Amino acid sequence: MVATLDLNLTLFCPTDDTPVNEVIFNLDDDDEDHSFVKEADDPSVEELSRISKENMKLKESLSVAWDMYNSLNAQVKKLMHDKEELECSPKKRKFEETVQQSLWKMPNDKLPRSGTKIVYVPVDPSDKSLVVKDGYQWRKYGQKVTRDNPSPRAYYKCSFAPTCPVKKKVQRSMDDNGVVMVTYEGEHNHRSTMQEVRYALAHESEILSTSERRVDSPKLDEVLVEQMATYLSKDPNFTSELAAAISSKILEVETF
DNA sequence: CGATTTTGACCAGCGC
DNA sequence: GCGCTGGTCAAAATCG
Repeated sequence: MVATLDLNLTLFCPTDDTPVNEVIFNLDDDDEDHSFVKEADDPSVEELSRISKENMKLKESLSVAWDMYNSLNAQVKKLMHDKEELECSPKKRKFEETVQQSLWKMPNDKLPRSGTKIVYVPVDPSDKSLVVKDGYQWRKYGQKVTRDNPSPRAYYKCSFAPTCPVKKKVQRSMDDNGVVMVTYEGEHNHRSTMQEVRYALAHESEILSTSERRVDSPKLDEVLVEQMATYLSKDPNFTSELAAAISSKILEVETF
């Protein structure tokens, strides 16, 4: 599964005054005089030794980076799994039933327009912010206290506006302080961050199964890394732990 | 310094 | 026309 890179080949760069053919010949030919290798005071030998050590360090760094990538990959998959479980939870079903019931009782003229979706989301009652994590990025453009509810209503536009016309309103439920009512208007014309990550992960195995992975689809790696970075960098714990992990690994490599 | 949030002002629709 | 209400704008403040 690990994409191997032969760093020995790519990093070995002879100096301008050393013909390439000569260097390769001296390294490969066992029958000939090994003076090129044996001469300890030859600057080329020192250069080779230095590059070799550098090569080892780079391999180590690559290994560490790959381990971290796998670890992050596992965390993202776990989050996906948890989210799907939450979506199927009895609590969520109860909210959806409540919504259905309230819509059923609602007069026809007050029913939401087509393209409008109402979602009830459980939140921490002590948390006064009206932030609902739904996988999209939003820009708040207003807040009002409405007549029928003492809790303020927050107005958001999709961050991709005006390209994406979607708006949402977020207001704490009058009946249950642990629930916010989110009203979405319109349809997104782009993927959410979570959908981007899910897409990349769903196609990752196909790509990884081919030996020409990096040649065939370099863009997929870019999308995966970019989306994972965007998604995970939102978590302050993740960024601090990542920084700590990288710094400790760098120290390990330096003492190698 | 750019992006985002806050918040008072403003506007449109509706009922009286 | 006037007042009420929900929705939006935009300048100032705040954040990273």
